Amino acid sequence: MQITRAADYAVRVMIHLAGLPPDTRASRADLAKAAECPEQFLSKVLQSLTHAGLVVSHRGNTGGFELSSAHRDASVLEIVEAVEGPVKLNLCLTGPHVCERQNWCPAHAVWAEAQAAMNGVLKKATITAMAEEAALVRTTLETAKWN
Amino acid sequence: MQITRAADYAVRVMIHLAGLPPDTRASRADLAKAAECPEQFLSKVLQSLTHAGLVVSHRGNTGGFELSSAHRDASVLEIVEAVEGPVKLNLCLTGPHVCERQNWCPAHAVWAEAQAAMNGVLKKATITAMAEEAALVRTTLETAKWN
DNA sequence: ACATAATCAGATGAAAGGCTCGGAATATAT
DNA sequence: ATATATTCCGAGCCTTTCATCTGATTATGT
Repeated sequence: MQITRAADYAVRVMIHLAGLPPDTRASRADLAKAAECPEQFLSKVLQSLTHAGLVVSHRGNTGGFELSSAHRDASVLEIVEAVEGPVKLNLCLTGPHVCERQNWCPAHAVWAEAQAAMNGVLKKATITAMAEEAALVRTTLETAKWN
Repeated sequence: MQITRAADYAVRVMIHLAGLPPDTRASRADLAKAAECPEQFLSKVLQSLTHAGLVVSHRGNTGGFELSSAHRDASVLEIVEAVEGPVKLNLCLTGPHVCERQNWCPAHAVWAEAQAAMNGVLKKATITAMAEEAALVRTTLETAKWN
């Protein structure tokens, strides 16, 4: 049970984009460097993000990716679901009639509660907050270097 | 990101065993029926559980599996980890020096917190409590049938 | 001794994960 | 207007993991 590499990279990229000044485009190469991940693989991840409307892509010479103004404060949960699809901790959480035991199986409620607890955390974490935090830590580390 | 089928079955089996009177053995066939899962596949799952010490196995004519008295009130988390190994929501949560970004990346804390939230729920859920709950629901459903 | 039941190593098919490559789109310079 | 450099798009490949089964082996009660 683990987040996919793609989702991890997606979150990294979104945080990076949120730290850039508005209306700034970043190329795939820049983003790959920032996220420390294989550049080509990022293509697929960025496509998922554009399809979900979280980022806007521009082709051509001055192209690149920028944060969608509508989703400037997206949550980690949104990003993960954009890449991996809806979160379901267990198969029995997929739909109403997938698991016949739903009526009486006590495990069902536990999985649901566990997923809710996790989603709560991921929903609260917004990329703007995280970008600010990252900027703060960066300057602190820089200052430490000077002494 | 999903629990494996094996872990799901393991939890089902453990709840079933916890609902049986103490010192009762159940054969693989019985457990497979109770958990509604392929019997042969259960072998592998039950082996994981015995290796982890959660259940005790007996071979031969009157053999079968029973709950280890030491782990009578095991949690769902214990069961999942017995089957899948330690839970790590993201690769960067594996060890101290796996991810170079740990010092500054704000996502790291989010993954850790999300995992902690989930683990908290799974740790609180004990099989004895769930077995009682299942028994209760069962009798309620039976009673409903009579009216 | 025999029937029964767990154990273990390994095979298999399907699916998912991680990654690559050729091609289409677009801005800019000539 | 056309060439060209730059950039994203989307189909496809390879590897690993998952879920399941097979079959031979070992242990145990009657």
